[in-house]
Amino acid sequence: MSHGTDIPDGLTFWSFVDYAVERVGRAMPSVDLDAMRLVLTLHRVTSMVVYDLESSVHRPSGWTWPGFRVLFVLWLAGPMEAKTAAELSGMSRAAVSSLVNTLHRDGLVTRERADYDRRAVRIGLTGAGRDAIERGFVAHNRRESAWATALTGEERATLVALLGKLMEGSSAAEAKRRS
Amino acid sequence: MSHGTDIPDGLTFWSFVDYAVERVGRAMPSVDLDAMRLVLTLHRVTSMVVYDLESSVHRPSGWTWPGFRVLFVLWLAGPMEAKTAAELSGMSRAAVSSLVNTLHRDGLVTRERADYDRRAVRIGLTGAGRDAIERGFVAHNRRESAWATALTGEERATLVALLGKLMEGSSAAEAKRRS
DNA sequence: TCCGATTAATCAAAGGTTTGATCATTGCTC
DNA sequence: GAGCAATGATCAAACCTTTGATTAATCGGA
Repeated sequence: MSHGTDIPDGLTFWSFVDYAVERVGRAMPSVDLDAMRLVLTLHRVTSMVVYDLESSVHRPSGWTWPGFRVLFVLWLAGPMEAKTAAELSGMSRAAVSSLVNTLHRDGLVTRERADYDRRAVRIGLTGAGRDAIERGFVAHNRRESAWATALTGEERATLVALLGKLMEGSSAAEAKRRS
Repeated sequence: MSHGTDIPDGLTFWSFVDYAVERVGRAMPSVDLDAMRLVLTLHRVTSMVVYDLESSVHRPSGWTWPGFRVLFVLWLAGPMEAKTAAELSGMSRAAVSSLVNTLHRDGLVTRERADYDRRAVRIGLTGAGRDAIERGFVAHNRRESAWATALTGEERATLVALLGKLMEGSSAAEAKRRS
């Protein structure tokens, strides 16, 4: 690392968080360093967990992480309008529309116009889709459980509660949702 | 909601978490419900925070969230090889390569072959890029600070510590990284 | 010094996401 | 009943991400 890069030795994806907070703290006095560390940490940890789940469970199962999210919602809440799937999975209608193209092509979901409203498209799992998501969810849960063992039961509950508190704040209320 | 959708009344993106845990808990006895709730919560909160930051700050600034992440790394750690930017921002080399196409086109980053290793591409901020990221970061921090006010100082520290503990577990050690 | 293994960036193909637009349908007011 | 506003799904364009492949360059052991 001596020639060319000028990056502090040993700086990695994870250690960059401390480095970033320290660098900004030195250069900009009015920055909220706690908030900065919180968002950097939150995003980086989540990103890592999701990449792990997607690469070790979901892609081998034949779908992507976003695909899993839609299948999961349909599995638990049953056939529904596409706009509802979008809401429950936290995606836009356009994203669901595109995703369902793939899932439908792969025989995992059904898609049809509603008879009570000609605008609405209803989607649901096929038999194959249900079988696949059940197996996929078991593998997914096994892996997420492995992640969760890094924390005690009480720590898990605390973490969930704190994240929930973030969702109860005014910023969450102001945050726009996808259309 | 009476015709056709059969979804429990009032189910939303956020309330779906409790619903999902309850549904799976009833149907599959061997599932780790705590882990399930943890990952669902983690991903949904993070997703919401990031979408808010991207739509309210970053896109109006002329770049995307991933673009911001690369600009941020270059800003704090200076010019570097593309592979280093990939590591520090948690992306693959291919993703950085593609992203830098856009940022370079927009005059925010420089890109050149290293003279000490003909394989390596070095990237750095342009003057315009540095000006832009400084303003962008201020707006970003203001917004992330707004999010963080939902928690007390101690809660923030606890949250960061617990997330950090997730990163110290064996699953994180086993998790593959992007190439 | 030579050569096979490794490395770095980019490519291609496939998939996913966003925004605003579009088109058809529905809802609601007058 | 008519007409405008709102709604839902999809489209188009732009951007981003992944994987494996490719090409060129570098490394390291014999």
